[in-house]
Amino acid sequence: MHDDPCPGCEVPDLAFAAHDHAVCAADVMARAEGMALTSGARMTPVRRRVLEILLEDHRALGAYDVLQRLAAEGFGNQPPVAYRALEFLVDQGLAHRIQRLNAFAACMHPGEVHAPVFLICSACNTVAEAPAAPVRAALDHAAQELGFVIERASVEALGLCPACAVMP
Amino acid sequence: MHDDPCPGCEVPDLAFAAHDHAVCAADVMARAEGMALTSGARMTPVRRRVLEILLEDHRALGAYDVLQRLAAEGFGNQPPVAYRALEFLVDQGLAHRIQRLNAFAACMHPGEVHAPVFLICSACNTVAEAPAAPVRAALDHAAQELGFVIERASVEALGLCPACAVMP
DNA sequence: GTATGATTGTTATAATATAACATGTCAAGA
DNA sequence: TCTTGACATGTTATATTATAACAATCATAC
Repeated sequence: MHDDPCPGCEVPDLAFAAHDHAVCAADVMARAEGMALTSGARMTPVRRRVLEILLEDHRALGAYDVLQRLAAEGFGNQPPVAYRALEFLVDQGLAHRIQRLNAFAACMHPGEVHAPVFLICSACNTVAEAPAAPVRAALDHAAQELGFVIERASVEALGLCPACAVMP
Repeated sequence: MHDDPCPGCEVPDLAFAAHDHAVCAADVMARAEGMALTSGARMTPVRRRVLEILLEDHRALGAYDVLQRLAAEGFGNQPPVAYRALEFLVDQGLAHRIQRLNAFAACMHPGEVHAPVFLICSACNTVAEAPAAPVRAALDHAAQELGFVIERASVEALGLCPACAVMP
């Protein structure tokens, strides 16, 4: 998919593994800035800040959680402020919407074509983006059998991450 | 999975295919009543009526759509009336929640163990329950690689059904 | 430097969902 | 039969999530 290795690709279970998260977050951030330069999308202060907030850990945040943070930092404190920034990030492929949670998580594979599968730990709320090619292939195949053309798919699994599974 | 063939199994693309929907709906309804007898779950008038409403066609309805119908028929007209009946049906495996749509659809395979994949037509809003075993297998495999234990998964694809794909 | 479009801020409201409690129903055991 | 307890329904109120519409501001291209 890409030459430049990203944290998400080198360590598929990134969210569940011990790792230097500062590096992880900085790497994603740098990629995002790069993408913005390339595509002409404008990475404004609010948008940058929202991505930083999402990158604080491997969890999904609701729009109102993000809004609260923004408001505390002097940005606008009305819902559209958060929703618009989040929408921008999702459109740019820098964040994902987690349907099950009505929440948003930073994308760990920014700039890559990827059909994400989300693994959501119901104990610690960690959200991991798992390698999904085979899942997507199976899904495409199932759809094709019925003559259905997939535009967008969301695959989300709720369960226990390795850490929480051993000590629930 | 079961001996008694159900419409959903005989015709996997049921929702997209021309079929005698009255028979289809009646069959699901009969199964639901049977399940209720077996399990001791109480199929009360509101619950029965909600299932009937969901079975009117292969679409997902929002809780407030259902509520409006119920209210017009003399049932309570407050949100919990609809939400509770829908929750009951989901718990009994007689309906599914479609996360992407914040809506509910009747289950076309009541009483069967099945990990559903939903194909949602963005043009006509038809929702089909596709055969999903291979998708689920791929998903389980991906999760297992990361040591993640799946409790519940939702797989939803948005796109064009065969009819709408030819004439969009 | 100004026109233009994108971005942000704000007000207001829509749409979705649940908590909490009162009332009613029904069936099993005293 | 009575009563008791669990379940179901109805209602009030409110929480949570999301968007429409418009004004003000900012950045860039001309």
